[in-house]
Amino acid sequence: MAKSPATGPRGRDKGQRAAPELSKAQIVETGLRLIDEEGLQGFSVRSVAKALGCYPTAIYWYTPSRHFLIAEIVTIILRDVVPTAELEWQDWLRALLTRYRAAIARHPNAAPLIGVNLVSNASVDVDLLEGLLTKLHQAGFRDDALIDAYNAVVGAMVGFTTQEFAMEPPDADDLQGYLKGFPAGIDAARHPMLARMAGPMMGRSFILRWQNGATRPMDGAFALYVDAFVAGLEALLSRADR
Amino acid sequence: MAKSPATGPRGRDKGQRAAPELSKAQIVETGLRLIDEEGLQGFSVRSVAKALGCYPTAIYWYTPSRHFLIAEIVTIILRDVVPTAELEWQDWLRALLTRYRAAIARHPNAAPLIGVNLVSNASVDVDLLEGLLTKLHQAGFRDDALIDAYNAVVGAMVGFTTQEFAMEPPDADDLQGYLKGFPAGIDAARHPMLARMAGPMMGRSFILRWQNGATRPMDGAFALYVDAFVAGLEALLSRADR
DNA sequence: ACCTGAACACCGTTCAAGT
DNA sequence: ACCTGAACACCGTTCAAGT
Repeated sequence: MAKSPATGPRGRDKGQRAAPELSKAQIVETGLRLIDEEGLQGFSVRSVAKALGCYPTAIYWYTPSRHFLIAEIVTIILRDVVPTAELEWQDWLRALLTRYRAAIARHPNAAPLIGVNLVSNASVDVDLLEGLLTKLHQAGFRDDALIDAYNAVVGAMVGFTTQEFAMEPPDADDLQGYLKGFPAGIDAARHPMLARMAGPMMGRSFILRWQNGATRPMDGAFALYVDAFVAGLEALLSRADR
Repeated sequence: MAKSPATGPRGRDKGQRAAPELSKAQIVETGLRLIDEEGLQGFSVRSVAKALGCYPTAIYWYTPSRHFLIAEIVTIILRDVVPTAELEWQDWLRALLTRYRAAIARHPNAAPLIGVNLVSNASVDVDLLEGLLTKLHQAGFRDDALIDAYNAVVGAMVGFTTQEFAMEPPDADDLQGYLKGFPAGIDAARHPMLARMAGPMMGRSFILRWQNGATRPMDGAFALYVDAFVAGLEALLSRADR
């Protein structure tokens, strides 16, 4: 008489159907787990199906395409980036960029999915939009300038971190070997500044690194970046006041 | 007796070999052309081979992997982004970011290749490194702060533009349809700011767009972004002075 | 409603063989 | 030295069929 616990929400006393073996949530979670554990190249519709013990085509009953599956995964990753509303706009912006970076740092292999695809750019989080627009309005931006400021902030938020967590090449050792020999080949007469800095920069700077932010975080650069951007917005606003 | 014009540099008077049919430059140019004309998904080792009328495996005589081929393509795209040295550091930085964006705008489909891959991040352009370090040194950054500033600038340079030219989904029409209905669904009581701004923002803002910068450039946002970033660096430097 | 199963048109890359 | 040719282990997605 009593429904078996395995029976799904559509289970009836008579004419019962078996509960679905799969669910959308399970598929999305499995996808994210594969990205975390195996890297981006370990994630595919087929590998998700394999991990769930079903045919690849079964996935398509729950999601219309690879793109949409990725969008769902991104939504989970960016679930809690919106700061509390009581912060001053400068602190709120700093918190937003920092929380976004922290979210990516928890799932570094997923970073390329967000910066690069229009859709998963941030699967329309209304609270993020409302919060950001409100704070920028409080700061003093209006009309077209408000839209520009919104775009500048989103660009700043996603841009740096996407870079920091860029994909390492499959043959990272070769790259390391090449870069380690790089400083010795610099012509100090033609490139004096580079000759002096290449050593200390090696391994912890854009262009001159072979690992990404997952193993070599760029905390100092990020802090400077955020401080500069927010201070710059303040400067522009105070200029416009006059 | 005379060498035929088709004979390559290794051609000898005796024991001649036929000139190679392919060349690295030709392969790289073909790859870039395919990206420009067909989009990123029209570019593959196999499609390059097809366009050149050879077997896919012939490509591997000239380049060790897909990754390296992409790095070569990126090098061509970013050939001329370094501004002239006589500019003041603020103008030099603005010119750098603007020239980078212009270079991507000429090959918008290639944008995701740069922001996302560690290697092709900018295939070690020594003049870019030297120029940037010199200007930041002139600005007043030293030691670790110089490295941080370098990374902040590269992050700012690549980050915004990568976003602006993010990949449109294959089913952009669906996205457009979804987003056009989005403003009507906003609860104005809970999200008043968004309710007011969603209309004017639609189609020309991150998250709320279905086309990228190739068709809908974000000039105003980019200008604000660059001005804020440079003004922010100035502000940080003058604070540190005291 | 939910999943199996076969099939299509692709990938990047390796390895042996030709000339 | 330079390229052909076959092969391997993958992709995302469609479509028909089962239960």
